[in-house]
Amino acid sequence: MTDSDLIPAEQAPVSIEEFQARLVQISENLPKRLLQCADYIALNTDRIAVSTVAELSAAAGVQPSAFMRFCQLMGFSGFSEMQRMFRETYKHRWPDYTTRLEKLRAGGSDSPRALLAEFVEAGRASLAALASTLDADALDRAVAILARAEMIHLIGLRRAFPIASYLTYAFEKMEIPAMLHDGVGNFNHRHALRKGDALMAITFAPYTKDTVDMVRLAREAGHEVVAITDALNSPLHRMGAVPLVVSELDVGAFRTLSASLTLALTLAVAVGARRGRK
Amino acid sequence: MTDSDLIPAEQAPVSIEEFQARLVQISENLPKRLLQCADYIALNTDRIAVSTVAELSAAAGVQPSAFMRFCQLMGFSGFSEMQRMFRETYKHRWPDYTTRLEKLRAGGSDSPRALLAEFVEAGRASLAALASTLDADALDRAVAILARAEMIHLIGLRRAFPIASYLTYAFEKMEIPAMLHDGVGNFNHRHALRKGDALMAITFAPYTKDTVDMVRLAREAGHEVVAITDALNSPLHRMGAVPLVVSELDVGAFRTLSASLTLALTLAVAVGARRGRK
DNA sequence: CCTGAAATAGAATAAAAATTCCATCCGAGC
DNA sequence: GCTCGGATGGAATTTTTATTCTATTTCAGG
Repeated sequence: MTDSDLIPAEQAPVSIEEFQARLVQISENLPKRLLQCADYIALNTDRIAVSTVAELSAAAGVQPSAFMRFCQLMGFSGFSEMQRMFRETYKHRWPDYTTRLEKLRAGGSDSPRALLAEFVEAGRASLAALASTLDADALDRAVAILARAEMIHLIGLRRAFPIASYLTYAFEKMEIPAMLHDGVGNFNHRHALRKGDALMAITFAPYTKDTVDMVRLAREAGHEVVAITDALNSPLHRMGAVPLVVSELDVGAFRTLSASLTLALTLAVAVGARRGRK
Repeated sequence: MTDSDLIPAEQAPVSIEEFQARLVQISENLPKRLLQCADYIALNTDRIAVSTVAELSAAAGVQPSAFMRFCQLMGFSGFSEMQRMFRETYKHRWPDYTTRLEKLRAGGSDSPRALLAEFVEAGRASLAALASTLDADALDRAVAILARAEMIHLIGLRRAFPIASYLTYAFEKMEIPAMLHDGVGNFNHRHALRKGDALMAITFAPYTKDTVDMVRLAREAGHEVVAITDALNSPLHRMGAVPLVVSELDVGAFRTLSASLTLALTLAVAVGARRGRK
């Protein structure tokens, strides 16, 4: 016999799938305490990333040392190595944009095809994050505000302009009264806000001054404001706007706007549906 | 004076909502390094649960001690207490995103949340299709044309306008000469196309007449034209434009534009890279 | 009921992390 | 330009956590 059947010195799992396969494999023939570890982990895999050995072993009803032996049987050098795998997996769901940027620079990013792949991946990740993190309450409130507004005023400048203009298009198609404050001719239509009107503002860091000003004026005049923005501490929050936060991954200095645009369109269509139903 | 205005000794946030509120509140008046912490955390709240002080502070670009002071300003006794809050709430986020989407779809199809799930799914599918079906040759030719153009003229009306305007923004940021033909005032700038200029046109079915006309005129005058469009039989093909075909799934009467916008941005960045390298 | 091999508990130790402290820096107000 | 107070960086210290070691227990097979 070459290697032990029970404790093969293989390499550690590198993905959750491999981890689970290994767990099933070793569970077949395990002494009492180690089986307790395996059973607990099978049901609470998610706690690994955020717990200490002491916590997990106590929860599984074993001593820390037993838990360490379990980690080693799983193929890791110890608990820390096992935990690292889960923490890194967790990171992939909310990827760190600086890491990503470095990866882009390092990899052969100069072919347009590779660049496209990067942007597509960033867009897909952003969309996934949007679906799982958006505050449903805030979304409902935003829909309610815009659905009862006499007219919807829209502002979004520079990077946010495509979003504001697409919303304008969508509202027009649905025959909802809307007005885009696009700054053409540097006319300022702020006095166009009338009683019963609402403002929808879109702005990302660094927040464009004109947009922030417009929101302040609207709030001071007592109008309700819905904001699409990219961080919790954007200045619009302080002014009492209903905030819809969408964080978009960037690739290099640019963002695809996929998530922001999707959120905006959702809002528009939901508002259209709500108005139509009346 | 009773308490400092800046550092009120209140109690620590006990939920993510309170945490976010507190973050917004203290962000108003913060010295440089602490603001860096606040900004980083606002965009990366999720990493708190699985990172160490050293990791977070490095990512935020500050010293660990600065990060500690940030935690204390947030109302916690230190980082550990803050992290504990996130670790305890962590389990709610574990179900992965596909499961989550299915659940959302199941419950109430006309809630804004369900609508968002629909659009997100459509966007992700469109992006995947884009990455796998786009003609890499055509993309390369398009990049070459735009990279050698003296000036890039952009046209995209109605639904395509957000894309044209985002391209304009991107080119401006990269200091590439570009001109958006947006139809303001119904002026027609077709004579602005000069020798060595190229045209980038974006249009989807039903093809907007003004866009098609502009492409025809440009081709007749001998200019190279790149087109982003949605089908192989679009009128732009017959006129000898280099076609980039992107098909976007629609949800009801609307499309998210995620794929089109991603393609457009890829093109812009690739052109920027090509020009810079010269 | 011995015996020996495997398993285990708990204490001891090593490693890593959080937290504090203090010298230095910077910038507002004189 | 000077002074003062808050802000900062970095090292020192404390605390927590992971890991190892070893005496004791368990239990299968005789």
